[in-house]
Amino acid sequence: MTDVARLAGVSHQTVSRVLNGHPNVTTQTRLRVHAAITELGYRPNRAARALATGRSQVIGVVTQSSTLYGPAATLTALQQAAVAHGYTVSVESVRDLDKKPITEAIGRHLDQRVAGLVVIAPVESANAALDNVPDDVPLVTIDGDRRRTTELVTVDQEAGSHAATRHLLEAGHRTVWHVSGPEDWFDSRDRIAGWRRALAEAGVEAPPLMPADWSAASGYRAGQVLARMTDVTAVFAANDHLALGIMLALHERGRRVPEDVSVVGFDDVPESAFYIPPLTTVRPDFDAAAAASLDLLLAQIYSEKQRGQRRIIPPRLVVRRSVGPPPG
Amino acid sequence: MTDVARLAGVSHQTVSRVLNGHPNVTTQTRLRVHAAITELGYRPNRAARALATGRSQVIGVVTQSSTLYGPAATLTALQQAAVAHGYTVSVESVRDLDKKPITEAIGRHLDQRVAGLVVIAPVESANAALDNVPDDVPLVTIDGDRRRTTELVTVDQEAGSHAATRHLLEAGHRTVWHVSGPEDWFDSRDRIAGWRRALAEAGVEAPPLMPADWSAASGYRAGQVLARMTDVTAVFAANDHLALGIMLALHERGRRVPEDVSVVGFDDVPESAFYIPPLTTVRPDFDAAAAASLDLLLAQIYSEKQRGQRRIIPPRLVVRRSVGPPPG
DNA sequence: CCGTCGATTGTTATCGCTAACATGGATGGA
DNA sequence: TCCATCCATGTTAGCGATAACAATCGACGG
Repeated sequence: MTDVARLAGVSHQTVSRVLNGHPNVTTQTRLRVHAAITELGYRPNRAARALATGRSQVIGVVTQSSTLYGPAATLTALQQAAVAHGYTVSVESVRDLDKKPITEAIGRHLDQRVAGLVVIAPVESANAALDNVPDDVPLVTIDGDRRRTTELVTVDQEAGSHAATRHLLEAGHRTVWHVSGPEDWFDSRDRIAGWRRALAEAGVEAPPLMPADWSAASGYRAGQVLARMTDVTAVFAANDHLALGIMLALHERGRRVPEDVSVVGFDDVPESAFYIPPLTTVRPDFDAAAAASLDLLLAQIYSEKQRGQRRIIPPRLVVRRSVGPPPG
Repeated sequence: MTDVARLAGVSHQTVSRVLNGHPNVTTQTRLRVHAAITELGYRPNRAARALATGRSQVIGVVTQSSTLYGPAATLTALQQAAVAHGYTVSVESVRDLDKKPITEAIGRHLDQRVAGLVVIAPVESANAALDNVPDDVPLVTIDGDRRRTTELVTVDQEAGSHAATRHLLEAGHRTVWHVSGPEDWFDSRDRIAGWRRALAEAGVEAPPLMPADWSAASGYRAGQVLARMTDVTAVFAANDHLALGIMLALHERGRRVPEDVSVVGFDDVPESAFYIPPLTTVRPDFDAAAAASLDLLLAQIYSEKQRGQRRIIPPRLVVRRSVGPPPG
């Protein structure tokens, strides 16, 4: 930086001003400084800036280290959005969504003086860790606890789930079974709620819930049970991978989809269009969620403080071939 | 830090020494400093440390922002491994693997004074960007160009592909068709090479190559062609998603898997065990690859300079139900 | 024609840490 | 007993940027 200043014939402070777009700099000097910068190939040292300002141009993200499609898709979308705003993303992924590891991950971010935090906190315990974040650190949670007052972004699980269930009912099915995600996930609860509401609106009683985790394996197990019950004609799975497992179990028992049983998923993973049969599902807009998160975060960073804002992203039903009228 | 020093009754430099595990500190003072640290809840400022040492405790990773399973799995594995060694991971993901965006991503990492770089560079153009990395920055590439002299980690694509093809031949098939990944990917080329070698060893001529990208959609298109040719009895797909698309196309044409056509994939994505039918595939060990990468990187960081090292991770064939004897 | 003000630029201190050198006391061999 | 040596610790000087304040200059109103 000193070199740049010397070459441009100004003080290092003026260089700093140019770099940060301060108003009171002559166009002429600005140009000279820029010329010097390109000539020397100068790049500012972010560590020094972070030290001087007490804040880096890094956004810290905490997420679960899994190959779950939702979090992974959100993460890459976030990264894209951040770069577009001149920020860099640092990721801390935790194996378990318990309070302790998340607190530690947040701590590591704080040590780096991140400009803001995005925490993907889809279960209660993850949210508990948020209490330790100092008030002056911008924070957005994705899929977090709606009862909290932190800025929150989430897909409208309830609406998506309602649409999926209604789609099955409208196809003529008397009722719809639901294979749900783990009960400590907010997503699961909301999807259950949407399913229940759709059934209630249609005046039918909800069949017993089939709890599972998000994996195809657990879907398969649930599917084995469902396949045995010949009065089951419609199943709404809490995500596409569950639906995949369910469809395999049904197939193995000789129950055809959609002729005998209709199935709907959630997430619209890219492969679901090529399942056998191609899966009707609900597509959350992860890009929109990421963009909204960054919006809320940047608003806080630039200190337009409005706490408790939330953005709910509406999902969309994608109709494919796994739904048909009930048999008979 | 000054506060800690005061409370412990020592100089700030001694605190620094304790923090960095320097040898010449009395156990007694060390304990007093640690006590002061816990009492004050002190956490060192990483930005300051990075400024003073010229190097941060951050490992920069460059990868493609996609939901491709391989890179995503590698990334989370890397993150885990890094944390275990006291490092943090900063991710720059690029939409395209062209030289320019990757160069920029590397530049952003360099601005942050990362301790080392891991670049997932599965195509030629990505490798070209590596020339701009200064010599004193530790660098490891994953799936990179084998002709380069940088430290390199990769899964043994060729061996995996050879095993897959051989598995099909041993089941009795006269020949094996291959639906490959994009031709500019090293992975694709190696997988093609392994397939060719297995066929050559069996003394059969290789059928024409069916090129595709990595998506299920392109697999489906290739599958539509294959399904039309009744003499095709065995297909090796360059990844599981391609295999999924192929199997859907075969199914739609009434060709059963594995009775009429046998199919093998590559990657062992978690869902492949629940495809219809469950897919025989090759499982690369992403955790091992990540661990190896970090090993090589840390070796460079601690300046045991050995350039040009490479680690080739052997994959494993996972046998499921998508392979059977040829019909008739 | 002078004082005041705003625009532009320079000077100095500081962020929190580590590196390099300085210091002072205990140790041990001659 | 004395001096060289080593160990434990303290002191000082940066790392490369920004912040706060100071200085210079021209313009403008009275």
